[in-house]
Amino acid sequence: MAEHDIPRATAKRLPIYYRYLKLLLDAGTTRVSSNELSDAVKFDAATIRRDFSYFGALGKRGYGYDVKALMTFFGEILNQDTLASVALVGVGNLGQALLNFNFHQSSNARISAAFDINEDIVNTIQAGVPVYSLDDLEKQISDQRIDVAILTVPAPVAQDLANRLAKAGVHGILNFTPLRLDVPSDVRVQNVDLTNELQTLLYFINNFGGAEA
Amino acid sequence: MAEHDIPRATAKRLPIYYRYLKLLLDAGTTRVSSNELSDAVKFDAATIRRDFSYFGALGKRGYGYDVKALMTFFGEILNQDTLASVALVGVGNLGQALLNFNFHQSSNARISAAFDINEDIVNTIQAGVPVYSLDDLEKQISDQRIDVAILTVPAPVAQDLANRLAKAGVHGILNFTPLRLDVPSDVRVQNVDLTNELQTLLYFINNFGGAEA
DNA sequence: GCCCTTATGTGAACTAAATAACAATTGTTT
DNA sequence: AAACAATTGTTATTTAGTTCACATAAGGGC
Ligand SMILES: NC(=O)c1ccc[n+]([C@@H]2O[C@H](COP(=O)([O-])OP(=O)(O)OC[C@H]3O[C@@H](n4cnc5c(N)ncnc54)[C@H](O)[C@@H]3O)[C@@H](O)[C@H]2O)c1
Ligand SMILES: NC(=O)c1ccc[n+]([C@@H]2O[C@H](COP(=O)([O-])OP(=O)(O)OC[C@H]3O[C@@H](n4cnc5c(N)ncnc54)[C@H](O)[C@@H]3O)[C@@H](O)[C@H]2O)c1
Repeated sequence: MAEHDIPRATAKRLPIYYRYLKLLLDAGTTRVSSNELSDAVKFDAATIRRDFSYFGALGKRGYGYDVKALMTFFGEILNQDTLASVALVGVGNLGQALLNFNFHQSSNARISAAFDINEDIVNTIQAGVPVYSLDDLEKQISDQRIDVAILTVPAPVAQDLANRLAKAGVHGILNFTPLRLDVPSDVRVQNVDLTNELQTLLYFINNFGGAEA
Repeated sequence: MAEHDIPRATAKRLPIYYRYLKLLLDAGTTRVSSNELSDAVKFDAATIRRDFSYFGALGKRGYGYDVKALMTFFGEILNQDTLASVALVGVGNLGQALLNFNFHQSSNARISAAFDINEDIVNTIQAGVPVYSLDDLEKQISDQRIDVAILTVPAPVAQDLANRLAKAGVHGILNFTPLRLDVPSDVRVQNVDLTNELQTLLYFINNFGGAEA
């Protein structure tokens, strides 16, 4: 695995490249230039070329990139061949929306187990996914070899659940709660703070206006 | 308005500071140090002190910061006194979840109008918010002086709607679609790409593991 | 086969942000 | 009131990421 020393910022753009390449391929396009990509994904063309260059010389000078080859290449890097099982903890407003949206269609992940304390939904199937009692958390995570969890519970219980998830062997948490979680160093947290996104947008608009964030 | 030249990265942290200060105040805490803040919000203490310093000398050496004063100060910067009206375009899975979650409780914004093409919900009230026909988009945005929209529609119609929103006078779009929108330079787009967040998390876990993103 | 156009890959320059380190200043204790 | 402990505000340093600019190489036309 030679993909150490890839900048974090580059890694975050990989899925976006991949998604757009898939789109191009579906449309029958066979070649693409960094400038065309730039128009679509809105990163500077030089940034795109540099990103690609971390993985070697993937293009041809004067020609561009072969869509199919590039897509296949990134597909491997992003593990598109293996399907990751994900747990959803907290089947409320947001949890339901994520369940209904099938990540599977558009990515290499699917939510395979959900957890809640609400007796009305425990032991039901929601959007094709079984909702388990919280008591089964550790067992299901272990049995299903789940190593990523989506956390959509009320803030006051978020840290407790993060602790349990970490102990149960999860390696990543997509955290939708406003709380900044404490986790062991072998667990990666990705925060998605929707209220913050909206407030930041409002701040920029009120104080300046215009341009991308 | 002296708040030009505030780094983008700092601006994105302001709502997080504000939220935590409110929490402290509610708990009756009167003073706080950059180190205590650091524990809670998980940014380096030096980063926090630097962030604050852009706004002047807000603390006292050897003492820390006065919670109440600091909160009031940031409250003004974040326009907490005025309530921003926001439009929601696309009342599907995600749109419903955002409607049900009342931003108003936790921020200075509230969704005051929703739009969809689905006849089953047009002209109904969802979670206290009227759902209008798309035909009324321009009129409502103008009448209600809405300048931010949340976009939760299918990707294929996203650019069209962004065009209409921009023309109708909106200055900010919180974009949940995977599409990177083209907008006039006086419109700010904040992308929230949930599939990308999950895929990036998976990439990091598969290739390395551990630590915060 | 030669010339011309095109677009890559990358060294160098630039910009932004995070962190370290510490002198300056305040509150507190004795 | 002097000594001490704590914690800021900021200067300097380091790290990360973006963009420029161009020599280099490929393809396509003639
Ligand atoms: N919905 C949004 O648009 C939105 C926006 C910003 C932030 N958030 C954050 O996302 C989180 C979820 O929001 P929501 O609107 O879906 O909340 P919600 O109240 O609708 O859902 C929370 C769910 O968690 C379950 N739950 C409660 N305690 C639990 C426990 N100990 N273990 C397992 N499940 C438990 C509840 O039964 C409920 O189903 C919150 O932290 C919220 O602050 C949501
Ligand atoms: N739900 C998720 O968890 C999730 C995750 C990642 C990305 N997204 C993205 O968010 C967007 C919305 O997702 P969703 O799951 O809520 O989809 P959805 O299909 O449930 O909802 C889309 C809504 O938009 C409405 N709509 C369709 N065309 C419209 C038009 N021209 N004008 C106004 N409204 C229109 C539909 O009637 C529907 O109510 C999509 O772009 C999706 O890719 C969603």
